[in-house]
Amino acid sequence: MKPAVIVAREDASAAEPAYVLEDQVGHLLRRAHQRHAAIFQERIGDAQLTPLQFAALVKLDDLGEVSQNELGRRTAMDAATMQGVIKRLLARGLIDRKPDPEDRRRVVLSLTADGRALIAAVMPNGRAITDETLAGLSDVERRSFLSLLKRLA
Amino acid sequence: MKPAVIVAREDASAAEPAYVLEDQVGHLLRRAHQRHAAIFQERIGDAQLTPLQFAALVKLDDLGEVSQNELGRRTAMDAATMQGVIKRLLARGLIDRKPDPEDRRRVVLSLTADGRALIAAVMPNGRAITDETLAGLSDVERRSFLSLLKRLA
DNA sequence: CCCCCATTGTTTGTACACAAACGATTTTCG
DNA sequence: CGAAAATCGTTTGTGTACAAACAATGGGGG
Repeated sequence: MKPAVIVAREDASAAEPAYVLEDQVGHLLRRAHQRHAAIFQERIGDAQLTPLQFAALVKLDDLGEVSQNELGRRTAMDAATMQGVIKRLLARGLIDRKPDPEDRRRVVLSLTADGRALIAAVMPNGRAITDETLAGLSDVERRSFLSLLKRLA
Repeated sequence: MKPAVIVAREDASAAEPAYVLEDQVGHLLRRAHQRHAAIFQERIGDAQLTPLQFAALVKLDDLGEVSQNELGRRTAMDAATMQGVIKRLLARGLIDRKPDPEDRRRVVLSLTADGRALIAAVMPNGRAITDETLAGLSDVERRSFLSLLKRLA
């Protein structure tokens, strides 16, 4: 036992409590996100598909046709980040691109048949990933956590 | 009003509930992490200092001297990622590097005087960042959220 | 003692993530 | 109407993030 050391670490008389990296929201958010990304990669069932590409496909499936910037806003992606994501989805033939006749600045994106087939095939895996990420929490805890997390995001 | 559409979206008789991107843990974790990163950049008080660099300095301040891999484990950073972080901290003269005489594979890292001064100066900002990230949650909610988040990470 | 295996640090390649600056268009408002 | 402002998509540069392969060193078992 080392009471002196233990007391020193969180001394109630100290002006400020210790800054413990492991207790900071930012660090914990980063680690939780890392873990989720690892689970995603392992379980999504398509080695090339990343979380952002999956998110773009899901939203495109919801919305049908959207412009690139609009899709970026719906999936919380930067316009510059979107460039790379779109480029890779195009290269795999999962999405289509055509100019918007009504606004010549815009490009309209949509799923190809392959894109629709892929998203239908991996959607169940997406649910499983969410589930495994939350494994260790009870149903009540999950709801509580998600509700709080949503208020932070 | 479009009741048919609303019902279709979350039809109780459907085999599976809709996969709503905005409700998925992964997406929410990513967005919360993004928001935290933005707050960090705005408030840390040193335009060049990133969250990972800050974390490395904090841990180095805690531990005194550590090897590069060890520091990576303590801050949840990949060995390859560590390369870049260490390189930039060295370039700014915030840390020192020397070979470990007892194990010639290893490199021992430690803070320089500048590094110690910087970490002391920005530590209060680190606390403020944690606080602002959690703004919107009550004290009870914060404790609950952090405890659940820790179990996911 | 020596070979196998683990660990340490490095490099390369791919994929986010965002700031900043850009040209082309569209919208807004004076 | 016409100039200023906003939006759209793109490029460049910096910084995570990790897999995979690598050389060098260290440790342990046969």
